[in-house]
Amino acid sequence: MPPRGRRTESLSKDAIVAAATEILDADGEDALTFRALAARLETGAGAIYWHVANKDELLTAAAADAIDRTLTGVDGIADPREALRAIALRVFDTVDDHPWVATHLARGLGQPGMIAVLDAVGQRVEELGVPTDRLFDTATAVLSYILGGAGQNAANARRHAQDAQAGSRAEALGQESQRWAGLDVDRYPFVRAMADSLRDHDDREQFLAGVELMLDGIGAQKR
Amino acid sequence: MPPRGRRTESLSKDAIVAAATEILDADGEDALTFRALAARLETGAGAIYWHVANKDELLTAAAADAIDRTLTGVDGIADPREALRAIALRVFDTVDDHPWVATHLARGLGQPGMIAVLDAVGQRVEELGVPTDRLFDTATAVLSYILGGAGQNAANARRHAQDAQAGSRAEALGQESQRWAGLDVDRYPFVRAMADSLRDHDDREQFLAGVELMLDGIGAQKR
DNA sequence: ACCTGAACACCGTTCAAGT
DNA sequence: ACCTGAACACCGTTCAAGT
Repeated sequence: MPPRGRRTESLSKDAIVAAATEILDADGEDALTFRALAARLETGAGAIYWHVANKDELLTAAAADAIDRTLTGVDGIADPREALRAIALRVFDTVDDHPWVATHLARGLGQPGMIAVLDAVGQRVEELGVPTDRLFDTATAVLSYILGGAGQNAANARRHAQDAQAGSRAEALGQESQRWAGLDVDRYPFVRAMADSLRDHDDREQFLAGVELMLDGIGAQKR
Repeated sequence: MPPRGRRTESLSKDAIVAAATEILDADGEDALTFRALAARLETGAGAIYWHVANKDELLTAAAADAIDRTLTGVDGIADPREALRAIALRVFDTVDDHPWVATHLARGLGQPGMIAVLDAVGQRVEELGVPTDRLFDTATAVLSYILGGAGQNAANARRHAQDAQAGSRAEALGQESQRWAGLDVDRYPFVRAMADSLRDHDDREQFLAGVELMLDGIGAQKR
């Protein structure tokens, strides 16, 4: 056993980001503090600042890693429609598994790694035959939907996890469905009518239905 | 002049939320602290806790008010397509004017006020003739796009405002455009090719183009 | 019932001091 | 060059004490 004092293994930005990701995945965004991170890395809180400028850089780097991992493999899919579905689902699942990533997806193209997502989406949109002068608008619209849909799902999942203290996710959904069914029919006729749909829906399928809607829109605009 | 001591006008949740909104609009999300809020209200920090449970409730209430204001007037538009464009633009402009609202839009249907947005969107989607079994998926997809697009725009605006320290928004956009033009053509061919489009694009028009894409998708799915 | 303001338990960040 | 850990300037929140 080494004597108390200097660390034996040296710190690195990669090791710090990896440890931060573990904390974020295990205990959520609030649990990531420099003190907790330092404890896990068996170092002092100030040591981390030698490798990362501040907490924002740390979170940005952790999210960028997660986003980079998201896209691996999708370039092997030949059909552009299939590829777009796959890209969308990858982002969706990444956010579902790591809700803390959603915060950084909301930063849009300012978030490192997001350029790669836009490029992947844009290439497939181009392959679908969208005219050059509509490529940018179309690709960013698809990206906006993907990020919005993934973010909404993560928010709903977080909320249902909170609501259902001891119960299951299905129970929380059932409770919200009942709340919808009890809404004023004059003020919220649509949402009220959707109470059953809410109870029975599947988040992934619903998200994919939106992707399909955009693909159909792209197809319609070609005519 | 009243003697130093007890406040003359009594506090209320509404007054607190209004003051919080002023701080948020004037100086951003980080500027809202209970101490700053108490100073503006000429009271003690602890007094606020008599009226709101905590900071989250305060921010949620402020965002809910902003969202409620967003929808006033859109129910007077008869044509469902026009109404959907108007709803989308209202949300977009609200987030553009009050970037701090974006954080709470990301909470989705858990955010008070959001049910009203979903209902407004859903009613118009229904009027477009979408079949009953696709109403829920379609309405939530449109909502996801609206929230995603508005959020992305707010993030980009925030970033460009930061980047362009003394310069204009157009300068910041030009700089980012040059960065895109300098990207590796093998790794990011699409984004690189979009450099000019980025420089010349208009955020609102781009957002609306996405709304149109969804409307066209809805039209295509009816067949 | 409502407000005051000091106190508490935390945080991100800095920095003199070490090796 | 890299790390330590105490210190600083803040926060959100609580609560005994006032009116």
